[in-house]
Formats: sequence, C-alpha cells, structure tokens
Amino acid sequence: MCVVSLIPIRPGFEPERRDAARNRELLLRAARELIEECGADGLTMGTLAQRAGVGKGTVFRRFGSRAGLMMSLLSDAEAEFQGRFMFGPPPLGPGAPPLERLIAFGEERIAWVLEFGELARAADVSAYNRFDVPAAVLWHRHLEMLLREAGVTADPWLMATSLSAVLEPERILHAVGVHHIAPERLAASWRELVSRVVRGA
Amino acid sequence: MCVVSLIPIRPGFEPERRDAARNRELLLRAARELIEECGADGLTMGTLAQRAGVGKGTVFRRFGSRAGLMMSLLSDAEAEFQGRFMFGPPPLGPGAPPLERLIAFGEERIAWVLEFGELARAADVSAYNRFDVPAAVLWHRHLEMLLREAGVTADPWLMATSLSAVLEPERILHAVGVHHIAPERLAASWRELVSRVVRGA
DNA sequence: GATCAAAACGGACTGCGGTCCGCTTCTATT
DNA sequence: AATAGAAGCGGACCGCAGTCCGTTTTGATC
Repeated sequence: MCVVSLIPIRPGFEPERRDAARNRELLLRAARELIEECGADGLTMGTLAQRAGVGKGTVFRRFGSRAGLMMSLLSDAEAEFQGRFMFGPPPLGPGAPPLERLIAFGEERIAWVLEFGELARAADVSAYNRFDVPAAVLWHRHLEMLLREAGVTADPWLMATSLSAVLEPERILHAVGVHHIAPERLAASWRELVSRVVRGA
Repeated sequence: MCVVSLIPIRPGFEPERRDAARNRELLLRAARELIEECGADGLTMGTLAQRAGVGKGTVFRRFGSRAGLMMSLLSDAEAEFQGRFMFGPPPLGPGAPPLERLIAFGEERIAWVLEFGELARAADVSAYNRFDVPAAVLWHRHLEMLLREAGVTADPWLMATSLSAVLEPERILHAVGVHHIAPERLAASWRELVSRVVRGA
C-alpha cells in the first residue's frame, strides 16, 4: 500500500543511526504518555525531553517542531485513513459513484477528526503553509478528482479548496465542542452541501 | 449606524481615565508605525511598548493580547464593512435578492481580506473561540439569514458555518499568495459555490 | 488644597518554542 | 583494534507572549 507520509522523507534514504532510532522511540513513547496525562495542549517540548531522558535539542532534531512531533504521532492514523479512501472498499474507496464517495469522504473525515482531532489541531498550529503539508495536498487532490468525475467543471481546484475548508479540524471541533452540534448533524450538512455542489453542475 | 464592535464592550461604560486614553492613542499610533515598518508579523509587544514609551504591562492591560491589539487596529475597517453589508446600497446591502447579496458578500469579503488580510490573520491567531468573536458571529448570522431568505431550509446554521470557512483569511491569503490564484478567480468560484448551494434548495 | 481608594502603570519575571555549538557516540574503513 | 569524520547529542541560550505586584497617577470628595 503506497501511502503519502505526513513528514517529508529524508533525502537519500540512509538508515538512522542506532542511537537516533532508539531516541525516536523513547520520544514517541514519552509523548504518548504525556498526552495521555495532560492532553495534547499540555505537552511541552521541554517536559517531553525530560521525560524521555534526552536533551531538548534532540527533540527538535528529530521532529523539527512541535507541529512536526504531532504529525509523527498522527501518522499511523493518517496513513490508515489514506489507505481507506484510496484503496479501501466503497463507498469511501474506489468503485462507488463520485458523489457517494464525496459524501463518504466527509463523513469519515468528520469521524476521524472527532477521534484524533486534538492531535490534528496541535499539528495544524502555525506554518504559513499548513495547507501544503503532503497529507493535506493529497486530500485536496482526492476531492478535486472526485469533483471532476462528478462532472463539476467549474474550477474544481478551488471547489476542492472550499470543501477542504469545511472539513478543517478546528471548525469541526469548535462546532461539536462549543456549540454542541451532534456529529450526525455535521454529516448531514456535509451531505447536503456536497450534493448541491455536484447537482448544480 | 449601529455596529458590532470587535472588542467586548467594558461592562458599565465608565469612561477611561485620562492617562489610559492617552496611552491607548500612543499605542495605536506606535503600532501602526511599526506595522508600516516591519509588517504585522514583525510587531512584538515589547517593541511596541518601547516605541510608545510605556511599560509592557500597559500594552496587555489595554488590549489583553496580541490578537486583541490587532483587532483594535482592524476595528475601523471592520465597522465600515459591517455598515456596508447591513445598511449600505444593494447588492451588498438590503434591497437585492438574497442570492445576489450572498454573492456580493463573498466578493466584498475577498477584496477586504486582500486589503487587510495580514492584520486579520494576526488577529485570528490562536484562541479556541476565535469563531465566537463578535464580528465573526455577526457575519455568520448575516449569512444564515440570507440563506434562509433564499429558501435554503437544510440547516442554515451549519451552511453558514461552511460558507464562513471558505472565506477565512488564512485560506484566501494562502491561495493568492502561495498559489497565485487571481482574486477574480476566487470570486468566480465563490459565486459558483453559493449559487449551487442556493439553487439546489 | 488635602485626602484617599481605585485605577493604571511598568518592568522584572515566568514558561514556552526554537536555535546554537562544543562535545560524544557511532560506524565505515583499514 | 585503531582511527577518523560524520551523525547525533544536550543544555545553555534567545526572543517572545503573557503575568505579577509594588509603585504612581488620577479624580471624586471633603
């Protein structure tokens, strides 16, 4: 299964040195523990270094930034989601009509955000180009392709951008957490939106 | 003209003390200068305090946070925009059919973001409840009302949320700045989107 | 003008993300 | 086993947003 990583692949593919690999595992384990205890927002890079028994510099060498760390923690969940919408069974995967796939994509994404959203929000933070992260580019292309297949000829690229905006973790979590919108209501609204976009074609 | 402020009104309406008012003016003037010189992202609260000749604590007492400061700087532009879509001439203001008002709202908002976007982005930063800022609530209600008038019966509240997401400064600036999308193309896509949402009713 | 409480002030302080650079550890080579 | 240089390490350090609290200013009251 060919999956697009959240994290840029290091050029050259040299394997990690043994100590580096060991520290990466230590850090990921410690990070999961800390998030369990304090929540994603409660994790600080200093505490993480301390808990893992390494220097702070090592944390940043491994993950580049706090957002990068969160992406690493998400990468399994992300890869699984990618696998499902690209190769899994219909209606999310290939085989169903495009409108149904669009609907399924949003529904599943909403469910995904509700499960991993706190991490996703922490990973989003910052970065002027948070929309150009490999995974985000992939969803965008997927939506664009489905829109084309569905016969939407009016600027599918920007339409996909608009639909992506609707599925942004921050907004979904805000609607559910602050305004107490039921997830099924979100899903119904997504269905409605995407149906109108496609049918209006 | 009754306008909704970006900043919570202080309860009780006691007037500011004279020194407080003086410092507020000093700070706003200094902030505009600094942004002129270094851009909104280049403004730091420490530098601002120094330039205005006041203590750092004073800056935070006045504006609460960096985002609060940016909102204060935006508030004139925001008020002007509010005035136009609530009381101004059609098609943005009342008098035109709802679909045309929706289209105009997006077009004008896109233009607005391209003019004041850097500030708006700086004002957005952080805050779990950045969607509950008075101005954002007002746009949301406006969109919701127009959708209802246009006969959209399917969850206008969430539809308005989705449309708001599409107009978010961060995304618009990213599309224009990074992907070199022409503003007219953004406007055309918005027209298309909103027409489909309404016509599908 | 003297008095006084409340409001505002200012800058030292905290905690954070992120960088830097001299030191240590690993691994390929002989 | 010795060696060398690359990769990795770690923690002091920086700049920033935001807080705290002792001091100063203000303006209502007498």
